[in-house]
Amino acid sequence: MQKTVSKSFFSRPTLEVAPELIGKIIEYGGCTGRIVEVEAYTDDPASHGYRRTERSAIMHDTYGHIYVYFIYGMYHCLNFTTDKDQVGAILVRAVEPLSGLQLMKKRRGIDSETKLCNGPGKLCQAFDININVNHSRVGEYLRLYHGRAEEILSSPRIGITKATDLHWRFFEKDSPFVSR
DNA sequence: TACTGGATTCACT
DNA sequence: GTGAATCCAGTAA
Repeated sequence: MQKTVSKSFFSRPTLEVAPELIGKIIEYGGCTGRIVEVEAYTDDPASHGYRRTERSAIMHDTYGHIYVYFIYGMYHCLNFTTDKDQVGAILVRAVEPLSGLQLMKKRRGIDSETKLCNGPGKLCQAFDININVNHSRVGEYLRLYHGRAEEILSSPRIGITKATDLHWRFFEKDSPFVSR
């Protein structure tokens, strides 16, 4: 595999880190996958970090850590905390499966490779990511590698859309593995 | 202590 | 396009 992503990678401003996460390789639960879509949350009303609570404190206090929360009574969402000076986190919205496909298919109960991880809840189900990894450091249980990020960044392959007034989605253009 | 609604997904129309 | 599934953090009282 490639070089491990260091903690200092996440120390920078959230909007700077987010597009660079595209192309990084996640390894967890016996599976690997390439990040193809993320959503950047900073100090805006749509973010958990807008108000400091027991749950969102990790967004204020850490960077390079994992923030997992449970939503709609059925799904988990995977975030990386960012920015040593500000509130911030980046939601991983979609991943391109690379290895452990059979395991993912079994966990998801489907056979389509493009639909395996094309949504925040779906990828957590495929990788078996749950509240147990919440608060752990990146690299502790869930590993992150640089993969081919540089090649992607140097090409016009990253799309940006405004999710709300104050946070953005970054995705790999033309990837069949992005959400929706 | 009780209530409300969500950074979602899927089946169904 | 609409609605159900299903839990718990956050908030109000």
